[in-house]
Amino acid sequence: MRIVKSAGLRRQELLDIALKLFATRGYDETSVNDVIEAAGLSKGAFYHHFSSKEDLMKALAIRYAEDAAARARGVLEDRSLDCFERLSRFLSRMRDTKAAATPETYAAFAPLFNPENIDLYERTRLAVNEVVRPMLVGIIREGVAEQTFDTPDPEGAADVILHLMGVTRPTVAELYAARSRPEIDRISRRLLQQMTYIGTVVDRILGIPEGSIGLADCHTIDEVARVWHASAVA
Amino acid sequence: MRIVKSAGLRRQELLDIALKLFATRGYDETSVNDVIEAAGLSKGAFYHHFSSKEDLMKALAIRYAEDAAARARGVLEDRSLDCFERLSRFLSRMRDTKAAATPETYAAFAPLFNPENIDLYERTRLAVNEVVRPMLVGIIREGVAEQTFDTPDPEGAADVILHLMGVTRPTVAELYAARSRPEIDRISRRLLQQMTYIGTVVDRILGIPEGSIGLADCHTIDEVARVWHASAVA
DNA sequence: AGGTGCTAGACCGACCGTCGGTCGGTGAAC
DNA sequence: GTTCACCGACCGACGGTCGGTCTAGCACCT
Repeated sequence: MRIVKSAGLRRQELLDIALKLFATRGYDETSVNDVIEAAGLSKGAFYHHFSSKEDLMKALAIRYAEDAAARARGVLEDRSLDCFERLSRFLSRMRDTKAAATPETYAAFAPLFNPENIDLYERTRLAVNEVVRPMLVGIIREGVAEQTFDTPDPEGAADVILHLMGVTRPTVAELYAARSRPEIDRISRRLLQQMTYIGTVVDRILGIPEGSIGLADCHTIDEVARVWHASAVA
Repeated sequence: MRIVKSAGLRRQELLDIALKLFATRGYDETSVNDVIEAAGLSKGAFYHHFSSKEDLMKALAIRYAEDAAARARGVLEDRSLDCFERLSRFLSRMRDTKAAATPETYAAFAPLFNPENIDLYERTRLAVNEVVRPMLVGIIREGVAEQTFDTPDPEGAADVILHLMGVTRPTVAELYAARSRPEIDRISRRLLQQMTYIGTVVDRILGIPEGSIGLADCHTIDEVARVWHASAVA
């Protein structure tokens, strides 16, 4: 039985399937045969749409990155907000956890936090940063100019801040791996604490009053814990 | 022709060879056959010493980590120094660049900065942090107690500082890839700037006067550039 | 409007070389 | 003579290739 679909549609299908498989088994442990079996497609069809297995991963990373960049863009270019407000909103959109605060995105972002997929994570991070770094540098420069921020090296500050977003990764990974209710609660509390602290680090990096940047709030974390618990049970 | 050596010696030989191959081609692109060919050994001999290819990489990561942990330990446990001095020396020993400031270690650490070996890098980082984090937390706690440092979350600060060590990785990787004299000079200058800035970030994180922590000095960087240039030519 | 011929490209699956890994056996050293 | 470093033929699975097939849709003719 042969089902023909448009190239774009089939590509997305294959990406969705790869997403799920990479989330559970990881990139290395997922064979091309696994993917095409799940898709009900032939080897030839797969290599008609992707030039290699690695090309499949790259495409996934690009899809992630475009999503993340889109989330960031709107806020960063809103000239009606002062640079402090823009930075604050920007950071709350960028953080990894936010992405997985709804059931749909929970499943979609899982592979990024599977420790076996550092490669995919790193590729995504690089692609995101390429788009987002110039915007962030712009905000910080503006903030320094209008004396809201105080830092000797806006570009360095941007690099460090973007890098800091990765501090919580191991904790988020633990959260994905957690299965029982108390475990999820414990880890999500630790995550909240980490994110709070990272907020104050950003405050100090930019020389603004402590407590200005709120990366986390109890409500969001509880929401995340709730969604993830639901997913864990299912 | 059959050459018999002690297990320990042969293991180290295989690790050294893997080091070189991973540095140039990366883990995935290096086959077990490549390793045993370079070692002049059989497949069976390899699997007599390592249970899998991944086991080989783990062993490499552990060797790296033990080296790094040993470098850190002496300083951190020296009770004759105040916690500020200990932190300062600790950071200067931990940083990636320092490791490669001599010709021998240059070659030994190269694979860690090959972008294709993030997996190896990450494993090493985790292993190092497991040993080093408690020490760093101890110093920071002490510093807070004697009011040298000011931070609301010593553990969080330790995590962030350890994580910050990775900011320079892409630049170091570029440096390894560079081949011409002017290119090496340009990149090493950028590296110096990055490291200087990271020093001031640590200052702010710990609430100490700006300029207290010197991660980089011109002399070291010049030395690194010199060594690396010599290696690049060879 | 309804056939007809043709082409682009989505899809097929047998096949290939290489890989990581196994295993029964060999020989050197103590 | 026991131990253990070492050998190398062998295995199944993998990523990737290739010649070929099928079909949707378009141009063209009646």
